[in-house]
Amino acid sequence: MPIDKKDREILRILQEDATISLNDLAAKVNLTPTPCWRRIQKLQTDGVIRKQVALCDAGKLNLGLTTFVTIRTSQHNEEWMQRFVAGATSIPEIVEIYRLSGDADYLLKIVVPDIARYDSVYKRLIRSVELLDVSSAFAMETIKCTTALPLDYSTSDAHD
Amino acid sequence: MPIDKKDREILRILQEDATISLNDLAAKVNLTPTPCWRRIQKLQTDGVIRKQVALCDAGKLNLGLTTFVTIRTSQHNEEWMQRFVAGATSIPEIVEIYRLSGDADYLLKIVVPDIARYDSVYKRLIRSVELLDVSSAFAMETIKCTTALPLDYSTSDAHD
DNA sequence: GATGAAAGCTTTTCCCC
DNA sequence: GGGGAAAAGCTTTCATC
Repeated sequence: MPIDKKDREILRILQEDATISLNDLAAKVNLTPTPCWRRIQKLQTDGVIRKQVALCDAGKLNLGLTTFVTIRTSQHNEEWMQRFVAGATSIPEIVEIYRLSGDADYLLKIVVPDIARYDSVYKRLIRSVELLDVSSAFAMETIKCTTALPLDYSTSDAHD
Repeated sequence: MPIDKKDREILRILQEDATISLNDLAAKVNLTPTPCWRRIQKLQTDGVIRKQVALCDAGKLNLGLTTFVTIRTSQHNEEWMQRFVAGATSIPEIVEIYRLSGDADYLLKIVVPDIARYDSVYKRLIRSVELLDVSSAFAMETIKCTTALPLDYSTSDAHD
């Protein structure tokens, strides 16, 4: 599934606004609706476009506190990891979980209304699995937060 | 802009899949298309729904490396901050930037193909502004990553 | 591959409850 | 605030180049 320049133009637009009509999108990338539609279709079946979603405003949903939590474990075994993953993924306030290189083992992004609700998530989490070290930092300000990935590395050939 | 139970059901669905037809969505929340459409419209004009976007697969776009970078500064002044924000936000590989409480001043999420490209982003960043301490951790595995916010705190009244 | 036009849907409006 | 039906607009297909 090579991605050419036109595909990238399409993705660049759809990553910012997926409500655009096929006609307008086609016009923007200098195509007629049909080939533009076929390209989008292919990007979807290839899984380049994973899904199309509505993004909500956290503040307006009473979710003013974003917290980043780093976790260390002493138990580096499969059983612990499975329990941790099962426990943490099932908590809806935990929106992101990464296993890291370096000092910390895991990084969590947690979205809640306030510190009291953060503490309730923390308690739910430590109930499901033993943690050696938990360290949290609160986001004072969100300076940038985009779901649009940089597309300059999705090369096919130089003459796109 | 109070959000009732029906609004939340609508949001829950649209946060997962915004391609659903109005007919199907209305049926799922036990409404007819018209009132359902009016609710979505209101959620949009109120800014509860910020935008509708296509989410791409980072791996398929040659973006296999997600890095978290914490930054400390010695210069706590407006001028530094403005230069940092301007410099960092303009780099497309930096997809998220937060100002933090605690030890680190800023947290960055960076998406690139590999460590070499991470280093190039790092160099671009330190060219724009002086940093006291930069510490990076690479994501070995993405265990969870959702744009769907938890909706249980967007209360209006108890009898929704 | 691209195009233009027709068919089949969906969204949007309007009026009524 | 919800519902039904018509109008407008969009997406999807098809035949053609």
